[in-house]
Amino acid sequence: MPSPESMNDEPCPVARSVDVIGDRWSLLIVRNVFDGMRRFGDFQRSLGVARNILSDRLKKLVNAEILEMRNASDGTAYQEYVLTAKGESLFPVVVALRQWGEQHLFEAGERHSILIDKHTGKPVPFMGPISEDGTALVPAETEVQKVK
Amino acid sequence: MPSPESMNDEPCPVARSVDVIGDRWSLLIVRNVFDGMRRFGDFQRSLGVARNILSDRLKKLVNAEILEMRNASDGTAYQEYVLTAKGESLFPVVVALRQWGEQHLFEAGERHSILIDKHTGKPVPFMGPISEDGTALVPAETEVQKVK
DNA sequence: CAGTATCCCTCAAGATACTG
DNA sequence: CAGTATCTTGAGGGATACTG
Repeated sequence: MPSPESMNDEPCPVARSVDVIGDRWSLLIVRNVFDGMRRFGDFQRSLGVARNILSDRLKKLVNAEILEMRNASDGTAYQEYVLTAKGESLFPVVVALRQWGEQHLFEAGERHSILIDKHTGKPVPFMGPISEDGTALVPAETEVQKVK
Repeated sequence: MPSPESMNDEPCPVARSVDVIGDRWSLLIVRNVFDGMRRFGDFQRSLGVARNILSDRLKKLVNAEILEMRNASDGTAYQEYVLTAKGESLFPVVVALRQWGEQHLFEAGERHSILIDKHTGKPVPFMGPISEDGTALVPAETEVQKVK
């Protein structure tokens, strides 16, 4: 791209959105947060992304006010990432992409799951989606049915 | 990316979708086709993208069966690009991105339009969305209202 | 554990000239 | 007009070592 902020003056909403979340990793991080994932190491293992890239994307997502950091809910002194209201409103985007992919990018009967540990190759145990304020989110699968 | 096809074996539908249309230009091309744009030169002027990149993206979109080529509807001997059924089913994705962008990426009262000629800076005259089989598509703006 | 700091390399993207 | 061919650049991304 010519300049880092090149799309920010684009008059098209789609173009601006693509500029913010239209890279290889951002939306996948957001998707994982929707599925209850909150910590750096979990993102890293699940996505198989390099640590520096992950660090950079998380910063950009926080900067774009899609994610925000807060103290970990368990005892540890570490931080965790949660969706802001702006981030949660990306839900329809993720659902639309998921639906399109399911319908057009999979063979009949092919298995599709979401959270896989890139090292062990095993599914990551489901953590249960939790919203920023602690209330439960509707699981993605359920929402897919509803939208359809 | 490690290999060109790296995401094709991803078990997550969102990941595969992002791999197909998650670059800077593909979705913007598709958006323009939804708005009735069909020709190479129009894409080029509207998006300001380099010709070789545009050529490459159009090929990939045709290859992914999102667009297909057909003889131009006017007298000319040239081709034009139209959406396949698979391509048209990307509509919810484009709408979701547009809505999110409108709500979160624009100042109050800021003007947002879609088709701008990157050289003249003037809006491209609206061409009227036409589907693959010649029937009219619901304009994006209308759909936004309905979905909301 | 959650990052930061380096180094390196590939590829996406732009510019431009050329062709049918 | 609708591309193709060629060259160059810089950002995106990976690997790895290091730090609080």
